[in-house]
Amino acid sequence: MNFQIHTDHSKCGDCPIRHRAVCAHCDQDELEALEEIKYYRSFEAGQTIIWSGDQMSFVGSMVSGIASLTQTMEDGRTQMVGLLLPSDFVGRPGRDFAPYDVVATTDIVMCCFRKKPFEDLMARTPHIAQRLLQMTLDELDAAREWMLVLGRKTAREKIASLLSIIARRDASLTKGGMSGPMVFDLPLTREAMADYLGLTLETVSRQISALKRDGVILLEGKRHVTIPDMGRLMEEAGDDTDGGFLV
Amino acid sequence: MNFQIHTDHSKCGDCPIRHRAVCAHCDQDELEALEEIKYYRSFEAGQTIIWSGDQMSFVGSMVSGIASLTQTMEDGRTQMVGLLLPSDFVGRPGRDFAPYDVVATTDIVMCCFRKKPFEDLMARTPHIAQRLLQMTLDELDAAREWMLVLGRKTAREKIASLLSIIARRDASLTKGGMSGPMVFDLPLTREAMADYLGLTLETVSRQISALKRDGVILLEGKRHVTIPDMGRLMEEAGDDTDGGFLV
DNA sequence: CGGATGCCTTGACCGAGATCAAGTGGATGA
DNA sequence: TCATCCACTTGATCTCGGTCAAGGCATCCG
Repeated sequence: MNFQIHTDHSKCGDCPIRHRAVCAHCDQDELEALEEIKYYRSFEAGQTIIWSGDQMSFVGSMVSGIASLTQTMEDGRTQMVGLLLPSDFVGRPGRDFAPYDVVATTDIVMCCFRKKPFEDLMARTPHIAQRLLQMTLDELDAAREWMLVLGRKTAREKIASLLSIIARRDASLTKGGMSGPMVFDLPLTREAMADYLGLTLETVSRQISALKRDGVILLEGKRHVTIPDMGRLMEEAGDDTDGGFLV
Repeated sequence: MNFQIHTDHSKCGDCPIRHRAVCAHCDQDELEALEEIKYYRSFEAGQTIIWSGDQMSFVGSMVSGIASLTQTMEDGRTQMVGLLLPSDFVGRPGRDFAPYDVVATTDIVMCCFRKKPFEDLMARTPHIAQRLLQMTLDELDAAREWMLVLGRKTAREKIASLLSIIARRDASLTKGGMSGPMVFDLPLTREAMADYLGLTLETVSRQISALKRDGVILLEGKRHVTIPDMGRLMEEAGDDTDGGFLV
């Protein structure tokens, strides 16, 4: 498994995920303690970062890029159970073996900590444990939201749900505006979307074509999406149009 | 909403969930602080304990009985997103509004704390926060396990998965043996099972009949289940037969 | 330049599970 | 005792999404 140690971003103060990651609540002292033990690793698109069942020797935060958590049955059926974005935490303090595969969807940079030193630090640093609890609760909410999508939504609603999540996330990470048309690139292949949504890639393709035909989305090439009317998309997703955006 | 204050179980030391709930890691002092602010509430089967969107004024632990977390779309489609069993934690410190309906499936007793005092206590008591983090991580794992079931399993596999989960949980709560035939009562109606599995109640009924016809399960009445061969059931569920039982 | 590969689209057909409908059996209550 | 109700079962039919198959289009590499 090839990886490199990066030396950029070496100051936590300059880190792009400083205020969203596990370290978000840390004060200067705590940040310095983290700086002591952290190191950067890069992975290329397609690489498996962690294999299900492997010993987990490190934990860390996504700095840039996208990775996915997936579960696979013996016969090959696979379900994505999480999408890891910048600032998301990878790994689980207090557990030795990885329950899922973690695969790099794009090129990735992670800020890593060897597990044991991190656990020790966490025991002494309530700010880290508190932040991790918050983040875990948010992930649990996201997982449960997704259970509704998987269990009860139609293929068209599933696609619309995924697009609206990506769009919202993109808006919150970059410019921040939710008004007016939203423009972004799909970070996932059709197959990855299918694995996320419990569909086949053919159905994903058909439903994207249908949403395009119906003017709900505009497509340039296969990945570049424009959403002229976010409210319309959310109706298609079967979500409340009104509900305040929590993310 | 009718409820009663119970005075039994008033000593935490005697509490049946003492070593599994949020208070599991507490020492004697901490337990006394909890005892100060706790109170018991009962709910009858069918009662809604918390409505989605409501202000959450309390958090608490399930002492006995079963409740479900459900999400509902405007058109009535509903998906269960969690099953609350004795020792499970209800509510979310740091959040004001309930994201899901919590409904009593059977008669229930909960050990409650008003949210604010509990949050204050948690800030001062790392043992509680640590335990809550552990429990939340476990729930996240369970939710992700369930995403595989919802997204990729067939109706028959879904039913087998649910039965094996209930059987395993029952074994871990009561006698503890996983060898030999397992016997238990289904705590859910066919409709609740359907809501859990993303199916219709007719399909649930048909698949249960099929598993019975094929000798995978034995049924006495509509709820009393005997599983002659747990390995067989797990094969039907599409799970690894070998994998160590984590729960 | 031409073949291979990866990602995507589209069509034809099929089947698992949803929908609609009727009926069973046990519990409750007048 | 009979009517009602509820949870459940079973059958007939329909439909959404899966499966199988072919082809398009960009990129890479010999």
